[in-house]
Amino acid sequence: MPELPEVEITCRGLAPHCAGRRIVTAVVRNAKLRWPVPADLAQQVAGQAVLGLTRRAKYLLVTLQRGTLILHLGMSGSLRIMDSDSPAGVHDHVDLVLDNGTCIRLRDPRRFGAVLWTQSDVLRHPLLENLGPEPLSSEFDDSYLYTRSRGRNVPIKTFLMDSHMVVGVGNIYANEALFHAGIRPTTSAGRLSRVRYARLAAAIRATLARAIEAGGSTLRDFVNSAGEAGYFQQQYMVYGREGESCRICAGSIRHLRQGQRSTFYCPRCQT
DNA sequence: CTTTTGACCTGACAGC
DNA sequence: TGCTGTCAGGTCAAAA
Repeated sequence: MPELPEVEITCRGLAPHCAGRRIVTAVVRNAKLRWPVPADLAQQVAGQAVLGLTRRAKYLLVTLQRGTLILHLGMSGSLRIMDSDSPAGVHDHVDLVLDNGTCIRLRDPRRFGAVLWTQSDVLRHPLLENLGPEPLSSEFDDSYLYTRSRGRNVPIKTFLMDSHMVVGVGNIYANEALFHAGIRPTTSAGRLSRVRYARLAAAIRATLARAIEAGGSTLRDFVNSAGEAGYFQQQYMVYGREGESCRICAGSIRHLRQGQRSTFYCPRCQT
């Protein structure tokens, strides 16, 4: 489920449920996630007030009094507010139990997600310190992309999905943003002009912002509810539309594989 | 340094 | 029905 917009929506959805709360304990049913969940997680977090909930890239950061929880949803993770005594499903691996009888429950079938704990400056954590800028920040613009891409021969889509270049652009939004920018996903990143990067930066910002808005309206109860209904009903321009007709030129959408990820594009609109 | 490949996991689905 | 193969929203680590 999680590209940047969904992590952002999750963050916004959880925040009011955490505000002013204290963590009573942590329940770890399965510690085998992307990295092992710290064995002493419960002792580390017990009794601490939740001071804030923020997002950096696709990481959710739960600021406690004496450290920070780093949560990642991987490919299949979700976080929901539940009654702490409600029965856990097979893929409900971790609960952060709050002092009002609720918990934040991590469900993650594929277990590519993560729950980590640090007592140091979280932004200096090895997983976070070398990340690129947030795509919705002012730092992310044509000049940034143009400068960082010089000398790079990777396809622009691969370049965009590299979190050390810019965070939060997953496979769906890389495809969609390149369509909106009129750029062929296979183009070498180092050969794109500044003008084309200006169009691309704008397309990325607009695509992500629109998705967050859509998530905000269709997933308002995401954190509390049973599902993510509505999110996928949005109209993609290219993603998953192989062989269907382009919504702009009516040409046939093509599919190819870059790395091990699916790429979709319109050969007429994207040059 | 850059680029490519493999790895981690489960579930859904197509085709036989 | 049941098996096999493929694919899925991420991203690190190792190899080339």
